[in-house]
Amino acid sequence: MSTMPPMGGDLSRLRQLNALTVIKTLRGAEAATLSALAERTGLSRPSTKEVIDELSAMGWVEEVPPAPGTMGRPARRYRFRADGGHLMGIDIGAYHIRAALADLDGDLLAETRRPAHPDAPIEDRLAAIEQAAAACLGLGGLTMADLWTVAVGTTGVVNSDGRVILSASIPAWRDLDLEGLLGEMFPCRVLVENDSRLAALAETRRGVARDARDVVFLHIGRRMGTGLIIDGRLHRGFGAAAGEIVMLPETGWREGPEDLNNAAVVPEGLPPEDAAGFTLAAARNGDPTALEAVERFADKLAVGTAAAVLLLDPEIVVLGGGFSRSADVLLPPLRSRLERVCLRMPKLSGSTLGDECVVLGAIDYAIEHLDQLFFAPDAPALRPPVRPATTPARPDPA
Amino acid sequence: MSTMPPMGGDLSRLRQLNALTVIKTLRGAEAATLSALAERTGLSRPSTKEVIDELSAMGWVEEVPPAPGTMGRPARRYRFRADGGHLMGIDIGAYHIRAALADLDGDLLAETRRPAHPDAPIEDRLAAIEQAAAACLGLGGLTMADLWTVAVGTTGVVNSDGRVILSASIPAWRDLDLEGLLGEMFPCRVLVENDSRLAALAETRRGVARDARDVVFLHIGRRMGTGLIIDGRLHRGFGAAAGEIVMLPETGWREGPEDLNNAAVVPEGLPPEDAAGFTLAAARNGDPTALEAVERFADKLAVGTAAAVLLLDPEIVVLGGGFSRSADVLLPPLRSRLERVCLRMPKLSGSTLGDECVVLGAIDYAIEHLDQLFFAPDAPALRPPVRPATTPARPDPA
DNA sequence: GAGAGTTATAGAGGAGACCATCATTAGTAC
DNA sequence: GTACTAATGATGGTCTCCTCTATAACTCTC
Repeated sequence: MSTMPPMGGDLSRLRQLNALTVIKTLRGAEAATLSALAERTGLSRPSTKEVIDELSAMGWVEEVPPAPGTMGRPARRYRFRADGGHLMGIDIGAYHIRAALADLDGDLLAETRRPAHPDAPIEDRLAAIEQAAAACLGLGGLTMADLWTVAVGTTGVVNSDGRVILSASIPAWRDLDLEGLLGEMFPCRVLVENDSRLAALAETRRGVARDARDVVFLHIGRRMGTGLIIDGRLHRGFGAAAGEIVMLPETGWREGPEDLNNAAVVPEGLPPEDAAGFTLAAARNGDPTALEAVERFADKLAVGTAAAVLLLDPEIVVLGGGFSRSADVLLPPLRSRLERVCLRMPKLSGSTLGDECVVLGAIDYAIEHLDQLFFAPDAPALRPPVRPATTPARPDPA
Repeated sequence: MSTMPPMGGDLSRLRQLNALTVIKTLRGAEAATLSALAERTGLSRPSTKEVIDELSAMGWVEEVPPAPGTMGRPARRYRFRADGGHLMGIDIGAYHIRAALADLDGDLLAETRRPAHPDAPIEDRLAAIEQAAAACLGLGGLTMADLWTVAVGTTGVVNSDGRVILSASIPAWRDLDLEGLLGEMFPCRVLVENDSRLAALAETRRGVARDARDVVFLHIGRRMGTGLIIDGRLHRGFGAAAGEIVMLPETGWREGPEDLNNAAVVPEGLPPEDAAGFTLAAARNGDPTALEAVERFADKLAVGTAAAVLLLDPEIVVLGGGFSRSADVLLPPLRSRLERVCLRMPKLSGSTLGDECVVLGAIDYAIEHLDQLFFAPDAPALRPPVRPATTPARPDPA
């Protein structure tokens, strides 16, 4: 109860709140007429008009041609200018870099990939990131100067300052000030987050868990991780270390993937990154050895999942990550195990966003950040759409 | 994004918001002068005055004599009328019923206890509840009609409708519409919640976890349970089944207390409810057998706790429940185990509220409910302080 | 193709809520 | 008893919202 967010205030504050309501109503939805807006916001028509005029003058809103073929005088239509700003999401994996460019609605404008190697030195990975970002901007016909925010998802434990503490799959990613390094690459605010958390966000914003308030996202693949959405918000925890149930020995999650990688069905020369996929495919075809491996894996998977479900009682559990392509194989054994211990069974689904999960989540994360900056009820004042200043004033690197 | 809470609106809406800010500023704090209020709310003096007059007329606020001994003209002082309404918290345990009466500030006016027996039939327990409540009202010089809300904490799994699904320690508490039954006893809204959750709330509102945003509360005693505070709010989960990590076999929490109850040090004739306390006391005095039992118990305790800590990364873990009187014995072994697996160690403390934890939490829960009803930004309008109508219109029982 | 019907726009007048300012009042300090 | 201090109470101005009415633009029907 230290300092409250002053909800009320001035007359101008009322106008600000109303402008915010109008913007929020306009976002996501397609172009809307004045009357529709007035009804949805609860404001009177004249007031709505005045607010819209103000927003148009600022550049947040633009008029679009009226819809033809309607009775009566055609209504002017307005829509949120999603192209007022741009943001980028980047997924830094062990074997790939992925970048995507989006507008303020979160709609993708361009997307690029670069291969990577887990053991590549830091400089190489950073160079690949820069290339992917530049290519992506090129595809979208934009430059660095157009970027408002860059959100980055990466493997590993990321603390609240955007520092990567350690990463099991990228050895070089260890006690690394990634946010600082990327802050020198991009002329805007850079946010760094754990990739599982961003994937969880994407699934709740536009994936299979859309509109769920409590979501447990399981990243299952070469490494295991979880992302939690609680009460509709990404849960980071006090030290931004939430979701690291992998560390609990009793779950067996650290060795878990080995059950699939080292299954007897896997042929000799197969590259290690394809081993688990092979086992899962074999299990789908009924191979008994593969099925046994899957059962062993599911045993472990179920322990950590049950812990999360029993603690949080989520509406839905989403299976994501590389192995989620085989969700059809994994879900039934997981479900039967959970049913044995869970008080209330949550919904259980495979990810629908697949490989794009993390970039999309990064974009959603960037949008959330910008929303907070511009459109939160406790934001300073409604500014015209210009790129927000980067928080840490950074002099030219010598 | 279905329907938004319209944050802005009318001029009267602005007044409502400002009145709410003033009330929130006044709550908790002692009597304040107009200038102090104006400064803290950000409103001008004249406006603050007008709001205060309105609130006084409604009965939410009252004037108190000015503070003497001050320079200049003495300022009029106002305070929130905590005695405008009353609420009751009830703790239904296996061996006891506890009731407490409080004002709108959550300050206790009276408190009573009644013994109970785990195997008592439902009617007996309900009768004991009624007695405890009546006695409590008598002590406070109030009647049923003065009660605005009654919040009840009970052992067992409680669903969102206030129905007790099952309780390990009260066999008769099984598929029981407790909220409905108590709704016939009290002429006001009755809320039923799991007792561990309420204890967690009390510790966050007025206990050792005050002001922490993410809290894991461990109820350790004859039965085990957890209560989670996430982002400052009580986490219930989609089906109100959150916190039931006891159900996970890998934690060993169900059998956990037996380690202490059946320790070899416990003398023959000791009543079973005192056994664990004896073992813990013996361990404090260095008895090796008792210490070994404590270690075994801590092994189990640590598994479930680590699961919660790794998943949620709370700021603090609070040990409550019957065994928490021996927190000094339990904390060190628990801490050393957690340090082995946790990425970031949370603070670790014993409960400071002790036996009163659940009643206090119930009162805090009731206050939260009333705040939502009266003082939330999206509440319908600022009403004068009268008891809110009971939601389910209930005819006289025939 | 003109008139009726429909729906949106534009503008004026009024009410409510906030703020700034100033003279007044009720105490303390010397 | 006078000077100083700090809060009170009242006045006028500004801003934002609402209601209401006249006007404009387009479709449908005859």
